Amino acid sequence: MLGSNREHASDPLGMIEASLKRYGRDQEIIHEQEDSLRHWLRIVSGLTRTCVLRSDGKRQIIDFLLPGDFFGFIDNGPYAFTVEAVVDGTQVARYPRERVKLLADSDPHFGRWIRGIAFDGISRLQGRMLALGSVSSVEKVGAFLLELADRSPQDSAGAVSLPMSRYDIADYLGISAETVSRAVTKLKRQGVIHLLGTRQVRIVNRAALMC
Amino acid sequence: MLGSNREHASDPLGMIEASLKRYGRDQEIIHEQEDSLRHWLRIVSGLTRTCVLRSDGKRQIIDFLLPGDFFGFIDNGPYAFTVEAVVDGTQVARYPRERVKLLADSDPHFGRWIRGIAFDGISRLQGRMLALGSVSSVEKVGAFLLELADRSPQDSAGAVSLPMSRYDIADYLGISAETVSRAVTKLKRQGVIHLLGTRQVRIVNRAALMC
DNA sequence: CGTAGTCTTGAGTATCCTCAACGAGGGTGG
DNA sequence: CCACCCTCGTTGAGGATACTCAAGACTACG
Repeated sequence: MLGSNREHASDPLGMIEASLKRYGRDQEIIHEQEDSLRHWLRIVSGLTRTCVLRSDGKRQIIDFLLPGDFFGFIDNGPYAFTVEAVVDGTQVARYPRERVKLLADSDPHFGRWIRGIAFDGISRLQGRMLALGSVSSVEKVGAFLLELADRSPQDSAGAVSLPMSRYDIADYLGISAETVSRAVTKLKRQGVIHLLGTRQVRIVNRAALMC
Repeated sequence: MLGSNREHASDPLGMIEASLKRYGRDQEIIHEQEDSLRHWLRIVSGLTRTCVLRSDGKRQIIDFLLPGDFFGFIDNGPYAFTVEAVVDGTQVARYPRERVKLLADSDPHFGRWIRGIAFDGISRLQGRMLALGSVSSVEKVGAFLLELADRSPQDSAGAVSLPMSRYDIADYLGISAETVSRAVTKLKRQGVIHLLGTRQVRIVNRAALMC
């Protein structure tokens, strides 16, 4: 359902015919299971979020997918989810699921590549587990900023962009949007981070976020 | 780092020579990275917990491993962890990591089996993500009981055993042990669960826990 | 320039954590 | 065999943290 290929220089998926599609802000890429069974997804540009709607009406964001990340490992989870574009012009490549599966089974090199992606995904999920296990909301927001910084390309000034809203971050961390805002303000006042705008942040004291 | 093989009837690992070892309660099976790099682990009987010690001294339990579960996918995470036996007489099989890797690369059938385990692990981690994303502590404890019930063998009376202490559950869910206790009491009073003892629970109203 | 969405901040309330006490087993040693 | 101790589980009281509701500030965009 997730993973990164940034460490894997070559692109074995080039052997499989893909369709590239462009999505607008908040547009649904996958709804329920109707599509997930038929395709693997790879984010080409932009940002997507994977959401689950709880029975109490609250939205939970399972994951953000950055360029290079994959979606579609899982055959069929017990929960109904959607994948949506967060920013305008998000581009997604779709690979026929059956072709991926067949190639993984027949080509050892490709199979190993898939395993690498799956292991990366597990590693990243466990990192998130630690972030969510933090008690304080400031720690959660700090861990989120660190994770995003490590996954995003930094610009020359060392700034990281936050393409998602405070509400998205809140649903990702399981806290309220107001608490996210207060945590960011607190980190700024402590000098741990520096805000270049509401959606642009520079991490000043990395060690302070590593708690 | 985790996964289940209950859906995979055959045992491809039988092709690899393993060493079986027995551990006492709270005994360390893996400490830091000194051992994790050299072996894959498979829980044969009993229960283990995977812990991370935070810099603030708090212990975070990343995962509980039940019989049939695996450990050792990840080459080297950024965090120092330990794997410990939760109950006396926990049995663990150790497989040389290099042998597993070589067999996965050379044997397509075995490689596919490994992928299945990894995908199962991702699926389970995402389920936990939802549980941890719950706002209320009662929901978290309820989700934990459901997860445990689905992973554990039930006895004839439909009861599930809780081999771990309230403190373990607390560190797993990121809440305090007292809050775990209060949540269990509340669920009991609401008639959602039935306690046959402090370490034995029967789920009466499954739907009520599915929130 | 107005409007809608986003972000921040404030006030009051609910939830959870911390500290503490107490009871129930289980094991050990006298 | 029993007193003792130790851990675990539960419950209570007070304080800290986060949520909810609300209002105001900022931004993007038509």
